[in-house]
Amino acid sequence: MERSLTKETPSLVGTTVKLQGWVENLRILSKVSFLDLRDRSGKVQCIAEFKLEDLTIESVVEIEGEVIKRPEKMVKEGSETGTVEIQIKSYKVLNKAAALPIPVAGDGYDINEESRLKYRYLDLRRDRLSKNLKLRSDFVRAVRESLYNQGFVEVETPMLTAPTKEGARDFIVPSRMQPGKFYALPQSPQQYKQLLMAAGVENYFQVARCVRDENLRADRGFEHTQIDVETSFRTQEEVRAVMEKMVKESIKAVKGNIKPGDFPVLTYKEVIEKFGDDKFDIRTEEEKEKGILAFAWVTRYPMFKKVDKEDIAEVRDGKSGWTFTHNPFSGTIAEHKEWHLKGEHLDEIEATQYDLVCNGFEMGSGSVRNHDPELLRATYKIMGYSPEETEASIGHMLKAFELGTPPHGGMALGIDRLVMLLAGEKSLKEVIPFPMTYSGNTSVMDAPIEAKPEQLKDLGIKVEK
RNA sequence: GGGGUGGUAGCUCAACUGGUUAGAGCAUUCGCCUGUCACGCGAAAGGUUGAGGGUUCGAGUCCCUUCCAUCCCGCCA
Repeated sequence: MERSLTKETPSLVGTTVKLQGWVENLRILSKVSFLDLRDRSGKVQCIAEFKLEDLTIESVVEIEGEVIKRPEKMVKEGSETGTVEIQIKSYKVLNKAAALPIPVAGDGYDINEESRLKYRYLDLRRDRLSKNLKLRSDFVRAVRESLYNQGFVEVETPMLTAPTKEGARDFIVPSRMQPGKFYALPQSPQQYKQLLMAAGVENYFQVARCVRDENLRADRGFEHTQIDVETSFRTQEEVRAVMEKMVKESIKAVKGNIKPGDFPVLTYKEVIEKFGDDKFDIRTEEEKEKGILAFAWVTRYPMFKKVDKEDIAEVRDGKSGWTFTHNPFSGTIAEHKEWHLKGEHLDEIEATQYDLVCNGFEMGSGSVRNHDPELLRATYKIMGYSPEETEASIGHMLKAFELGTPPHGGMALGIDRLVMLLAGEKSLKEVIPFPMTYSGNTSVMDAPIEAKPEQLKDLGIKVEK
């Protein structure tokens, strides 16, 4: 007898099947018992003309029985397997479940998150979350297929890398072999992917995990996953076309509801005038109700901005009083390269930068990069870096750009947020298998924890509290 | 770093203005019940009211401290 899946049972009437799964619910009457069995494919009702014993909800069982058609009156409407049931001949309890700390039935929204995360493996059994996990998998698969079809190569970049001098706070990792020195976890593969362009990869992508030690929000965690793309010899319009094709194809593959037509392209100036914010929503009220995803491109961002004196990070980067708006590696539009080189009209210089926005969320941003070493030096000079400081910060990039690096550009697209919108969820945690709490505590296992004294000694670290 | 909301049984909640032994539904255990599908009926068990301190004859309730969760602002190239 072959092992079967519950969703196949309507086509197996009259045969004997072996099913394995979880007890979703039990209804035990005196001389007949019902058991709703769930496996990864779905659910089916099993009936025993004897009393089922030693079973609890969410126990794991193996059932052998005949698939029979339900009497007409007993057909369950709205269920995929509602026309059949399994006449249990024998069953085995593979793992008996104790009383559950959280219910698995229902959508789980009203259960406190602390319990949901502590028992995340139970939480993930509920229909809503198991569907979200599957949706995410299907989506990423479609993204990969689209990019492979467009000639891209998936390349992995290091998790232990050099700290970023600009930008968000790094997560740092102590080096045992070189006490007192540290690695950083990547905030993004930005520099590596540009170096891959120098390496002649031409079309790179990665499903990349990125880590930033900044405070959390419903739409932002320490870790996030991005579709990271970089490509050589393409114009800004061509890079955007690659990404737009990928987004459309992968959303279609998961039957997502996307607004038809090309993504509108707006300039930063237009967006600010019209919406007052570059995270805007172009949907009509009707489209909002239908859960439609409406994307838009934003282009022609300013390259530089005056440093906000309240902002410590900006003051640190922009010693001159000016800093970059998005990314120091962004290029400038052809008409403004002269200004950029000379450091003139700083507030007017436009970057070859673009953002992708969807339903009021920033989904990703990218640019055609600055692969001209003189222009990149100019960027750092404008921010107030001395030649020596520039060399120390990005000397390796400048060197690569002097050794035959093609013009290139790319983009990073946040998967968590996009899958969140596709799933109709309001929090990233609903589409991340093991998310953290707001104060950075992990699910199921306890982290962060204090390191053992011998570990610290090994690393040459003294802890002060 | 700042602000809002919350924490009572395993889960979801109730408990008036500070007042008897802190209640209910679900889950668990036991009993009854041939067709249930949120099965039904009956019973049992289940509590340091997040923690610590204070006020009071008396605190789940009021005050202070602290922890945790959640949401927002700062922050997130």
